[in-house]
Amino acid sequence: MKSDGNGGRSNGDRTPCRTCPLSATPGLLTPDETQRAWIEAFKTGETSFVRGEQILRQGARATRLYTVLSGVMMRFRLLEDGRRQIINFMFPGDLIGLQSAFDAEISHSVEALTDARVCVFPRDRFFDLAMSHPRLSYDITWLAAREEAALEEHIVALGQRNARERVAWLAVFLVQRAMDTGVAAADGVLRMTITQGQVADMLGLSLVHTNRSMQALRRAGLVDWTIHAIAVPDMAAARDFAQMEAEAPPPRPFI
Amino acid sequence: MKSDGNGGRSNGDRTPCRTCPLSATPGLLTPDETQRAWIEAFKTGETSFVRGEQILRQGARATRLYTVLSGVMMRFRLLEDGRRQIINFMFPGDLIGLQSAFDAEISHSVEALTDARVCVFPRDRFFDLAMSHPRLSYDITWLAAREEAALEEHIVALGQRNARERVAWLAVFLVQRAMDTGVAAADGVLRMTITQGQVADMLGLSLVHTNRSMQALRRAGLVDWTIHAIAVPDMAAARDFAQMEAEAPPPRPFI
DNA sequence: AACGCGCCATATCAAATGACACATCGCCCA
DNA sequence: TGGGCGATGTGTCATTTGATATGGCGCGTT
Repeated sequence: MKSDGNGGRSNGDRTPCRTCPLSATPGLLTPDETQRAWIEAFKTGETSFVRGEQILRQGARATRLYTVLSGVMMRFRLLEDGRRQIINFMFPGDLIGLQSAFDAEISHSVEALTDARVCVFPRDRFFDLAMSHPRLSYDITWLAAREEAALEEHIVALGQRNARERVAWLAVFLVQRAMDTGVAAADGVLRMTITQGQVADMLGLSLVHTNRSMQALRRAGLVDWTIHAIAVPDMAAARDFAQMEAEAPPPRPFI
Repeated sequence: MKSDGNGGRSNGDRTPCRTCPLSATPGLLTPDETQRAWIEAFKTGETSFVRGEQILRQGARATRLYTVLSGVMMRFRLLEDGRRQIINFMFPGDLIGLQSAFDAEISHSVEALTDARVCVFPRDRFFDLAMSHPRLSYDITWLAAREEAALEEHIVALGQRNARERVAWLAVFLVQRAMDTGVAAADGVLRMTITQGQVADMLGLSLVHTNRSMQALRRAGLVDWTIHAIAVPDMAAARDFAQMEAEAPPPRPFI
C-alpha cells in the first residue's frame, strides 16, 4: 500500500479488464474483448478511497482520469463564501475527470460518498488514445452526452420543482441509478449513508427545509429517507409526484 | 426555398467549409484544412430559422445534427403542466443535438432566439464519422465536455444564488459568450431581444420577481437589461457580485 | 385614430423557504 | 457508563419569492 498524493491508496491488486467486475452489471454495456485489451493497456492501476476522501480537488490540475469500479462518489463546487453545490453523484462505470482532459484547472471537487475503488488512467495519453482507438473515443462521447442529459435533469429539478418535488426527484434518481449499476437490489431500497446536509446541497435547499420536506414525503408514504437508506416503495407514484417521465435508460458503455 | 418538415428553410446557398465565416471569430478554434474537407463531406446543407421557430422538438426522434452558423438559440424542457425550464443558450459554433446521436428521443426542444442559420449533418452517419475521423470525434468530445461545464455553472447558479445574483450571473454569462463568439462587440453590450419571461424560465424565478431583480440591478448600476439589450458596464464588478470566478475561456473547436 | 396585443412595471397579499435556537437521539469512546 | 459529538427533529420568526391584479407603453394593423 502506498499513498499517491491525491489521496486514496494504490495497492498491488489490479483487476484485469478481461475479468472486469462491471461486466456482471445488467445496466452496463461491457466493451468487447478487443476494446478491453486496449483499455487494459491504457489503465495504469487502481486506487481505493474511504468515505469522505477526495479524488479531485477544485482548482487543481488533474493528471488522471478515473472510472468508478465500486462505490459512489459526488462531485461538487465550493463558492468563496463556503456555499457548496453538489453537481451530481457518480456510480460504477462513470468516468471522472473528463473535463480535466481538456481544461487546465478543474471546476469541481470529487469525494467518495462510500468506500470506493477506481481505475486510473493517465490524462496525457488521452489524446493519443482517442486518435488511435476511435471506438473507445466514441463511447467516451456517449458517456459525456449522457452526463449532460443528467445535468439537464438536475437543472429542471432546481429551476422548476418545489422542495418536496425535488426531494422525491432525487430519491427516485438515486435509487434508479443504484439499481441500474448494481449498487442496490431491484427492490426500490438503496442502503447508503447520505446526510440531510448533502441532500440540501444537492437540491439547493436549506438543511432545515430539506428535513421538513423529507418528513412530509415520509408521512405521504412516497419516500422514506433515513441517513442509512432511501426507500421508494412505489417508484411510479414517486415519479408521478415529481413530474418525471418514466424512462428506461439504455445500458451505458464504460471504459 | 423549400421547407424540410422540421421547420426552417433550406436554400441553395451553401457556404464551403473552406471559407467558413466562423473562422474569423477569435474565440473559436478553426479546424485545419484537412478537417474542414472532412466536415464538408459530412455536411448535408444549411437551414435558416426565424426568431421563434423550433429546430428540435422534445420527444421527437431527431435525424440530424446541427452547428450554429449565425444567431442564437435556446434549448428548453417542457413539463406536462406547462412549466418550462430553459437549459442553455447556443451561440455560433455550438453543436446541437449530440444527445440525439445516441438516444432515441430527445429530452428538450431547441428554438431560435434570433434569426439564425445552421449547418446540417446526418445523424446516421455520425458513428461512421467518429470511427473514420478520430480527430473530429475528439473535438466533439471536447465540445461535450465544455457544454457539461456550462451546465455545471447553471446548476450552481440555480442551487446557490439568490434572484439578483442569478440575473447578474446570466447577464455576465450571455454577454461574455456573445463577445467570445462574435455576436456582440467587446464593449459589454449584447443587443438581443430576450423577454423577461425567458429570463425567468432560465433562472427558475417567477416573471414578476425577475422583473424586480432586474430593476434592483439597474438601480445598483450593475446590469442594465432591457428587452433589446443587455449592458454590463463593469464586468469585473458584476462577476464579483454574482460570486463568479474570473475566467478566460480557451478558444473552442467547432465542426 | 382606434384598437388589440405582447410585454414591462408596480402594488398587495400569500406561500414557500431560510435563519436561528434548542431539544433529542444514536453512537463512539474514554 | 457517562460524556461528547454529529446528525435529525421541531418551534418561531424573518426573508425571499410567488400569485394575482392592474395599469401603462410601444407597436403593428385596420
